[in-house]
Amino acid sequence: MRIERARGTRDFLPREMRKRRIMEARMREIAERWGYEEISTPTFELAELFTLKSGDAILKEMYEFEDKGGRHLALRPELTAPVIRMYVNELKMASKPTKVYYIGNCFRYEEPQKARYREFWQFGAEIIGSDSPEAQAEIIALAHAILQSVGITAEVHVGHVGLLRERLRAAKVEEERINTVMRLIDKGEREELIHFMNEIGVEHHVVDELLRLIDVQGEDALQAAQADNLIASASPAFKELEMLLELLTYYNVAYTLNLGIARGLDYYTGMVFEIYEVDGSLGAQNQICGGGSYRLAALFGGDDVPSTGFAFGFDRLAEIFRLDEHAMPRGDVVVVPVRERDQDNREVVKEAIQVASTLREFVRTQVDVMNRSLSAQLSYANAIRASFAVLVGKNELKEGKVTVRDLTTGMQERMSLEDCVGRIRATLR
RNA sequence: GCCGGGGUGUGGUAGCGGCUAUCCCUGGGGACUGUGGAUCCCUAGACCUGGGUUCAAAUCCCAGCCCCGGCCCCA
Repeated sequence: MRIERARGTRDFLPREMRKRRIMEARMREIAERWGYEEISTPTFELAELFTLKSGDAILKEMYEFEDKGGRHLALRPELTAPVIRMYVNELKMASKPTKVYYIGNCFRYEEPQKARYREFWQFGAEIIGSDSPEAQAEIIALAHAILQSVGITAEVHVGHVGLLRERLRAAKVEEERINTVMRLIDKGEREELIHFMNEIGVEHHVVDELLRLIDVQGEDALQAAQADNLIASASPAFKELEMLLELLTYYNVAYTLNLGIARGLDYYTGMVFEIYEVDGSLGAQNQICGGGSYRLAALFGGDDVPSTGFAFGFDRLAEIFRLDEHAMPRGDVVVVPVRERDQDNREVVKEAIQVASTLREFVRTQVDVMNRSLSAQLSYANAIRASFAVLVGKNELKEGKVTVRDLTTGMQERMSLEDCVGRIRATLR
């Protein structure tokens, strides 16, 4: 009976895995160079960690279960909450800012479709301890640099929920209702938004201003909006955003100001940003990164530390990323024991294993495990695009040498093992 | 949860009521008892699952599962 893969999960074949590892290495490298350190949290957590943050409604989209001890657990649907939980539990005393990055698999019970799976990977980074414009700019710039490292061009959209919340507060809208408004903005439900605000008695000119505010987009839009009296110049959120945008130019990050980004979650407090893939290869799922400034730690019993961070949808990046396989050099060496038919080949096999061990100290090396003929072994070496075949047979044993065959040129030569090592080293360098 | 399009060897496919299910690629072996890529031969390997219609189903019908895409959602 054939067992199918669970719905929404994927197998990664060697080729795909190689690609993902290369991407991962490049992304890690950038994060490390920016002074971020890797952390890792458990694959499952107490379900409460996630419901606390986003309400019971998310239970239906989580893989949740009870363990044998009666604990209510869930496979993590995202990584920000666990990271902040870890900070509150173990890292409180670390010097600020605490800069971390992570990559891990997450699980959501949703309908699979293009670039959307039930098990997926996120790569993220957080600055815990700051939500200053400097921290915000750094986080956006880091995300930008990471994208560059994997050769992906995308659009960075920067918004600021503080600005919108401020405007609503000034109009005496209750906090709870502000959250609802933010969610509607995030969804882009313009009609409903207007309807809702009218219903709760928001004055018409405020509704109008807010609508114009969320339409603010583009380079000089912030100044224009201010000149238009949509934003009070004394507004702290405005000052913060202005500063952030200036810092982004120092980082040479091209961005689009988009105050319509609201990131429906209640805990975002200031800057929010999203990055979209632009050439449409991801279909409906073109958002590849999201982040912003938030306050979560207090929710998990820690101090009210401000944080700024982002998370990439790693699989979506992998979908876009094209690895040039031809640019990858041949590399392997295949050691070929030349067995004689109907004879004791132990000495030959022994020598082949020892030669392989020597070569493995510096190059990827394989030895036949199929008891194949010389011809079949060379055929295999060719199939895996190996660079060299090192032949070991009774003739070589007699002379204390090996035969090195360059599979690219077809030239071969008998030489000592030391010379063989030297030759392969020189060629593969 | 909803809507549409699909599931034939490892991958890609042909067949769309009737012969032993086609071809390419792939895996293993051989022609070639110490030399790869070419050629040829042998061999392995498939009609998603279950029901129905029919003398006869890969083919038509229904349901489920899975895949692809979209809606919703995306904490």
